[in-house]
Amino acid sequence: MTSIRVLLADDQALVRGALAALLSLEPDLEVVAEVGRGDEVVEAALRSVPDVALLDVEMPGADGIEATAALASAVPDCRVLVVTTFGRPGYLRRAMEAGASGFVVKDTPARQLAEAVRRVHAGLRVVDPSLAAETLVAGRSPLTARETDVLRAARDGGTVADLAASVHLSEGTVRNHLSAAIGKTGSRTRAEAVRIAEQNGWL
Amino acid sequence: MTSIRVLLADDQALVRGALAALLSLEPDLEVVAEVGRGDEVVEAALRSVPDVALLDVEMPGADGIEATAALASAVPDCRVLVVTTFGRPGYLRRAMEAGASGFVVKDTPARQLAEAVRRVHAGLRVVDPSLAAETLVAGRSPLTARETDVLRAARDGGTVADLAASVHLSEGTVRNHLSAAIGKTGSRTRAEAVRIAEQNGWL
DNA sequence: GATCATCCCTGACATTTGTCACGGTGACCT
DNA sequence: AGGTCACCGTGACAAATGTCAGGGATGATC
Repeated sequence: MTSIRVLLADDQALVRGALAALLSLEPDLEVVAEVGRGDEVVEAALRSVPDVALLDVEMPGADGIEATAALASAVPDCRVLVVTTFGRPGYLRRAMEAGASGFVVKDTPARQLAEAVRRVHAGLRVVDPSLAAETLVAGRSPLTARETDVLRAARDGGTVADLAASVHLSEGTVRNHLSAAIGKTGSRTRAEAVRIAEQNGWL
Repeated sequence: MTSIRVLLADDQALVRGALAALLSLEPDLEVVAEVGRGDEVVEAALRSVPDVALLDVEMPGADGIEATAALASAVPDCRVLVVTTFGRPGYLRRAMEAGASGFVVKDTPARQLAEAVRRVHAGLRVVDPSLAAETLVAGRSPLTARETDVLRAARDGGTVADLAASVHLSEGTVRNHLSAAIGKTGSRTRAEAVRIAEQNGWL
């Protein structure tokens, strides 16, 4: 029996190498490529032809979701298993919509990772059950495109004038969008709205 | 020659297990304990008598800095190597002041981790050179104790009234501390001050 | 004992922020 | 064609925020 070829993508070199060591302990798994940026995933996949890609969500270049979408269209035979630090509902939803076969949080026991890779390779879906439930109740983002833009720009904590400049809108409009976002997130402050939206993976 | 006994502390089970796998590849290293919380470190160290403790900074219960201090007084023979996702100047400074022998960022190549453990065990200090330089220019936190408290409480984005309640201060005092923090961080907004202070590891 | 820094508080002020009501545009669907 | 929805803007208002100038209290340092 031929072994399962795995591509590893994580921006933290130490974690990446450690995961490689972990998976290499399994006789039926073989790590054939490692990258540290989201925009290097497709290129590496074309070169090494992996069966399964293990993608982190937080990465420079392109995040794991974008990489998933790119990979699904460029190398459709390669299944995607997304691994992430943060179990945010929006991440799970967007990852699955982008074509991922599995979604694993970094809290899960190390023993289960290899098994998750095998399941994904076998065509099954692997999803953390509690996170799946959370995703269902959280629903998809209630924010409109512009509200998301404005809230994203508000993450680094500038004034309304700063936001207006960076999004090319009037100050009044920016405040309207912020007000709407505050209402939809059930918060009382711009900063709180940012925090909630971020926790849900809406940004 | 007897092998180096290593204790592993990281809240993410997957990363913890992966690091264990990575270190276990080295014939002269032996992982003798794994914990997922900062407040379990000392207990585990007393039981397993490690030579080197690998501590993550971000952990529930007690963070890696607090765990370092506790370990240094409870098990002084055990050297501490701090590993962290974020290379924040304040983290490095506080870790060293708490008695750590080394400080490694998770960006470093996996190959170097085992070598870092060996160096620390040999009594040497291991510090990322670029981060060390950054720490020198950043200096220690300019914030007073109360300013730090208030700014920490402001992280989740509540109103001044919320902060005043959570820190047991008058609203006016809270605003004064925030104003001082804004001035010292060279920012224009409370949220921006929080962001800057957080990036420098001052919270 | 004087000096200094920090702390806590007050009160007042200008600015910013969040809210609301409103009008107008374009896209999409029925 | 009409209805709905997101979008952009205006103007105006109350509330929250950031700033400043004070005063009193504490503890460390010289």
